[in-house]
Amino acid sequence: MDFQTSKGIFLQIADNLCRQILDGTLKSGDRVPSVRDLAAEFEVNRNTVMRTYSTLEEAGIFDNKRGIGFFISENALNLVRLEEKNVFFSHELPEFILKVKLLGLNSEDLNDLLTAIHNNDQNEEK
Amino acid sequence: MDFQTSKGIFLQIADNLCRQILDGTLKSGDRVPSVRDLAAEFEVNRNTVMRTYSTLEEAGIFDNKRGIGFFISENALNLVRLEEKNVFFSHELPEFILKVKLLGLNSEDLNDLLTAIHNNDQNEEK
DNA sequence: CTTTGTGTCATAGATGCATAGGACACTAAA
DNA sequence: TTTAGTGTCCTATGCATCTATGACACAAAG
Repeated sequence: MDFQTSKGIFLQIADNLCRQILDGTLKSGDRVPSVRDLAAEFEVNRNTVMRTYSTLEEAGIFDNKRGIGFFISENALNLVRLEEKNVFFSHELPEFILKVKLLGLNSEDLNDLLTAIHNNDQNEEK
Repeated sequence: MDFQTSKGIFLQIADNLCRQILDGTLKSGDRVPSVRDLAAEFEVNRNTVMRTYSTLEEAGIFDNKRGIGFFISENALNLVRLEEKNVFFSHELPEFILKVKLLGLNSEDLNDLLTAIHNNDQNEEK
């Protein structure tokens, strides 16, 4: 995993895991890799992963069974969805719209985006 | 100005200034506030603003006249536009599309965005 | 020349993040 | 009971960022 310098590594790992919860890779009840294993895989320190897991546990997204491991909590998906939507509509979307205006981007520039939105529209009709 | 903890303050100030160049608030030849003044306004240290200005000077966006002040360079707008477009198409847009898919957002959710894109289309036809 | 405002540089301290590694407690399986 | 794997806590260190402050150099105006 490649990390940005501008943001804490433990937060980027949290984002990575939440993303996997969102796309269904990780489901409720699933056990996540041990602190040591994930630290080895990402080539970071145990304490860094520990901080990620503790943060997610505090947020109610992970359950913790001492001596056994960390697990995806019952309503992890709801919590992540809710949080992501909040961030999206309160920050990311307004910023994105502002940038589209500032850069003067048109339909052609944003063709892929419009396609993605259109596809979501069709999925909803089903 | 309110700062995020996740990103360096001197970079956030740079973003703020570049944004003003993009939207026309700051134009080529304009003098920017002195290091001390802007530090006072944003309630940060002089050195922090100094770092912002040095970074922007190194990027060719600011000109520096010792003993006088910093100024918006001749092709600052082009440089900022180019950089912002690069970041937009290589990182922000793909991330945004991915999130639209993950959250299953539809045309109704993104109404304001579509309106903004549509307006840019019309401006181009003129 | 003196003053004022500007950038510039240097030092020191505080904080947050990440690293390194040791030590211990808990749980399950052999 | 022993062993292996797990989480947990601790100290120490390094690094980047930001702060605080003093001192100095340059330029324009009086």
